[in-house]
Amino acid sequence: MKKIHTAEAEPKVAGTDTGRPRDARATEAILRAALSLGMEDGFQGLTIDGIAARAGVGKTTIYRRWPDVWSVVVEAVMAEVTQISPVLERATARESFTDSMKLVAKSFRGKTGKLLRPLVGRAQFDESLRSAISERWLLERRKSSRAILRRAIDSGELRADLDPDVVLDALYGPLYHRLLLPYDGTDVRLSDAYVDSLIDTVFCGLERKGAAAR
Amino acid sequence: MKKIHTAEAEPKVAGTDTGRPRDARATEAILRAALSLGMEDGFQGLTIDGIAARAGVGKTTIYRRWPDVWSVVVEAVMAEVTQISPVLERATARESFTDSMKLVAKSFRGKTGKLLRPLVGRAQFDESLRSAISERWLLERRKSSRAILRRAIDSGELRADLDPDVVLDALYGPLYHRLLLPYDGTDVRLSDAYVDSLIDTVFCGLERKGAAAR
Amino acid sequence: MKKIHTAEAEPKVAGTDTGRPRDARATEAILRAALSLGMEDGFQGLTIDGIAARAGVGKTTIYRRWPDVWSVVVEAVMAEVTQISPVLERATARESFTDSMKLVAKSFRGKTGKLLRPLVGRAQFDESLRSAISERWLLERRKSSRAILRRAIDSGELRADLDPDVVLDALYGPLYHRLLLPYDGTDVRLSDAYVDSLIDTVFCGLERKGAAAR
Amino acid sequence: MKKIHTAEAEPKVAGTDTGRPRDARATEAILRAALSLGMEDGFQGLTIDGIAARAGVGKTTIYRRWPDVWSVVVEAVMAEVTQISPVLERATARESFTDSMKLVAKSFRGKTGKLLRPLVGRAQFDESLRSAISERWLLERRKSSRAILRRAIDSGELRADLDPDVVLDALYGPLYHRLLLPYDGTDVRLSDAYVDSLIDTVFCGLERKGAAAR
DNA sequence: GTATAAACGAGACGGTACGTCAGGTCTTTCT
DNA sequence: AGAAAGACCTGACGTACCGTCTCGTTTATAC
Repeated sequence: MKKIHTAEAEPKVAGTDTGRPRDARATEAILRAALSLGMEDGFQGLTIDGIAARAGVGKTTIYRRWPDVWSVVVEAVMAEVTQISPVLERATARESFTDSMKLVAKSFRGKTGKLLRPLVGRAQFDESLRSAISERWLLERRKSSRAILRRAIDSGELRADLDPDVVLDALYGPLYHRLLLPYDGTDVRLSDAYVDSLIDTVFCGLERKGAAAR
Repeated sequence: MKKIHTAEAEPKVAGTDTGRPRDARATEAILRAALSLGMEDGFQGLTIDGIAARAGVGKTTIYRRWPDVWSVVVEAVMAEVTQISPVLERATARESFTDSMKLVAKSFRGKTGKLLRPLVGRAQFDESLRSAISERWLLERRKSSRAILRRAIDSGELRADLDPDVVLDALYGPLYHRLLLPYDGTDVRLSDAYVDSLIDTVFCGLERKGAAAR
Repeated sequence: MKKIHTAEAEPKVAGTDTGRPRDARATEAILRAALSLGMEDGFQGLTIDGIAARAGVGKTTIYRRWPDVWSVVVEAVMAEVTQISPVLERATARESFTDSMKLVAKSFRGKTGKLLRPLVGRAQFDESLRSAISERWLLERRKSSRAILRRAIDSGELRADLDPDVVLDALYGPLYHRLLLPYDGTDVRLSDAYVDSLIDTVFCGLERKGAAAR
Repeated sequence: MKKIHTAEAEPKVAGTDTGRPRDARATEAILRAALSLGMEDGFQGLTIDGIAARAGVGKTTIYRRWPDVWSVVVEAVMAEVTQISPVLERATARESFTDSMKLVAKSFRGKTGKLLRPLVGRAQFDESLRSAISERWLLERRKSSRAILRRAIDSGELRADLDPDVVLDALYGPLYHRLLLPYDGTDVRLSDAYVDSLIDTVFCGLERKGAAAR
């Protein structure tokens, strides 16, 4: 399958070290240009010509590193996005998720949201982009989050019969939902209060206590 | 703001009834062509030229009805998608959501998923498309679902302090999450079992009963 | 074999009369632009981009009419060149050729020379161009010239055992030779005096009269 | 004026003898590559990249020796072409030219024609190439041929009032004409019979003997 | 023998033009 | 007056070479 790939990943022939080496300054300039143009005019309007012009670089220099615009964008965006919102660990799972999700919510409200949305958008018809996002963004976070869940189950804080992925879907799914598909005209907010409400709803469940005990 | 609009919406000059009337067969042929081409080659590859050719129609005939390709797609897709998965009402909220969400999951697994995904994707950088989806798809469903929730709270089945939108996010968010961003290579399934597990998780909550009581 | 072709020659599908017709003004603008750019910067430096820009025309409009730059040039140049130097008929063959060849020499000294040289140059590695020149320029002239020769032989002015093409080669060959391959630094002139000298040399022959009579 | 120059002509700084000397094998390989690529695909399609690849040589190694592709070609071709057809001397001018021109005609029919044509073609818009051909090819031959003519005039074989260059144009011009601009579809032949006919025509003149005597 | 110097292969660099394709508009003729 | 056809200008695409520029290596003379 076609794969989104990193700039240095494929120097044409794998084990070559002859010839002039790639110019790291050019690589940076391209990524910077892609990012700034994308933020200004929207990523869907990005063109190789435009990036090359802004970066002060020939088109070939871009094509030598990436096969198309979106591979550039993925690299540029991912470099910005990753580790903006790390998964935090607190005493309890509830606290851990509250803090981590507030971080995510905040980043979605800001630059990260602006960067991630067009990427996820494009990913709906670009399979390689889809897996790039999954690998570089989602799976990374899932791994840490699953560990937190596991510990919370072991410690007795959480029910033992939970499927970690279902839990994480229930917690983070709403955030992605609101990022991508706000369902009313007034931009649906991803506020800290929303995270609190969400955490409370999912951790405590929907059913009335009395009913649950019945 | 620019708006996605329907074919018949604007007969160029509002109150005209002279001249040759629009050919309904052409309209249908265009929508059919758009849909079939999109299913075959992916919607991102759709071109006005292509649709016109497939429909056996001049480009102008398309431009007379819609301002651009994506307006055509929205109309074509929405006609297919709407009322494929109605919101069902059962005795309890839990049963209602279980059945409704299984219907949604099923449609996501099939044609509807294939049609909805590129639309949502494109919506990430097309504001008018975004609101078209929200109005024609999401809000419709929210309305019915909120009513179910309200009744379940009144009947005592559910906690009284719930925010309906937060609840609906927690239930449906995961479905959209998995539709749009499967987080592992093996296509994450939207199976009926998944819906069951999700319902159980959210309805009962994450916390251990003893802990919750503490 | 690939063929240099005229603008109107192939309207894509032969018998079509629907659709917007080709714009004759565009065709003229392109030819004019090609000619003026060629005269200014040399024909070898002509680019489709440049012609399109100068003509105020899209590249496609050019490609719709001709397959490449040189087909444009042939058409532009030939329209200029043909009938600049018609084959003249005088009382005797000697007078006819003297006048005709002076006309050719003059045109070679001027614009026609400037236009024809790059064409002939390019023709050395473009077979279709070569035959285009032959058909539209050389054969045309040969036909009239052969007729003159034939009449002169019949009238007794010229030897009966001559091969017309060899004669025409001997007369015109030197002109082309000097046009294309001047053999000393000081630009070899194609003066009227040169034509007179050439005519005298070829008509009278090289051998001394006494020797010839011997 | 820019000048076509030989490989060894300019070792960058004249009087240097330190450093690694130019590799003669590389020079040969380049010329061989240029020639073989040119014969295969046509000289107009020659690229520095291609020659370098075929010769197994870096592009710099070429640029160190010649300023551009055509300088390479001139050197490669001239080395092949020169002294393929020397000017022969026989008892009479007529015999000398008959034999010399048959040699030229033969070489034009073969490899030399194939090599010379693109060179002459390119020379129509490359002034330095034009003078290179004139100096290395034409002038050389003129010198010897003029001497033959002079002797023939002195000996009384030829008319005394002839302009040698006009005579040579009349004799060789037709050969170049047919090499460069064959005027009918069936490749106009430069056969030995053609040379005989040409010699006869030009030496004896066009006019009927009676008419000439009148 | 160890500097110094230049040539070597490889290949990246900023560019220019290519020929194609799609966009959205305009201009025909036909119905 | 709408429809079908297709020409119009615009501008991006991805490719091929250009001629220049590093690289690290090799091969000579000079000290």
